[in-house]
Amino acid sequence: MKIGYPCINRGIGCSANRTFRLASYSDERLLSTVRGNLECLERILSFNRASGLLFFRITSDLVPFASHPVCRADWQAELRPLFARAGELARRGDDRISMHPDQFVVINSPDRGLVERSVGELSYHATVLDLMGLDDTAKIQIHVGGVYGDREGSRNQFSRAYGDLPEPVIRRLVVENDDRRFTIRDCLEIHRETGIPVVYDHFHHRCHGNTGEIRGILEEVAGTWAARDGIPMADYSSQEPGRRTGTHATALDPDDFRQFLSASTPHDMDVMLEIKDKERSALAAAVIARSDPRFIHGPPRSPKT
DNA sequence: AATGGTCAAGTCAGC
DNA sequence: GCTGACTTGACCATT
Repeated sequence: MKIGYPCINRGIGCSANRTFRLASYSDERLLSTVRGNLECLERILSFNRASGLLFFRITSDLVPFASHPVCRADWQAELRPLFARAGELARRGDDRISMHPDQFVVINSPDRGLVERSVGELSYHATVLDLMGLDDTAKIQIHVGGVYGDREGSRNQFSRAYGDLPEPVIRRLVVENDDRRFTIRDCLEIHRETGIPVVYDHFHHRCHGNTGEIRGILEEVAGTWAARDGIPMADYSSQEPGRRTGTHATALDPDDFRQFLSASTPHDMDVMLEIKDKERSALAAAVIARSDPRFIHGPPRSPKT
């Protein structure tokens, strides 16, 4: 089990998702922004390694406007060595890397133009991971998409659209249950139709009113990951008290996290903590996970130097 | 230097 | 019909 956090490190003093306004786009601006973002990404990865956090989600904003028509800069060629260097850092540290495109990626949409733009965005994500030289365990996770008044039809549309995706995307794409539209059962059904691995999001599962046993579901989810896909990834968060259902907690709830770990034993997973204070909660969670030998699910890993 | 309106992109619930 | 939530506030024109 590796424990990680998404996109932003709040204590390190740099941001890997610096961007700028579309109106102020220039090739020079883009390249200098991405150089800065990659530099910060290296600092984050170094911090993570020193802290024992070996799972990290890279921000989708690493290359702003990457799939927008305004972007004409050849950032792949210009910055290839920098991507390779960041990737080398991740590989040396035995880091698990993921990405999570934002809500604008909807591959089951009835709007063909939107699907095309979504494929462009997914291809950009795959390019980043490819340039970093990461293997197929570095995943890109998305949600099923819109319901459009027809759950089953829209779920089937995801499976059809998945089959049409470019190979570099298919190698890395995984599907995750969301908090309101498609459940883990929907995702497992999509897996049966397509073979796509399924990410279990514990908090989203809870948002649908599920409070009980999760071992059976985790068993099924684990079966959707082939050896080349790596250890199953899971997202963890908890409800922020006093806010509407679905609002992520600002800080780790240690008791709830302990219960989650206990309920998931013996399934090994790499756990992404979607808590708003980021690395702080991830560090606290890692302490909890290490505190009880039952929670270190996988075979022990020798730290690489 | 501080601030507040606005920012590429979609869906849908809640008001 | 507008706003907020989603993996995440940050940019920048204006004062």
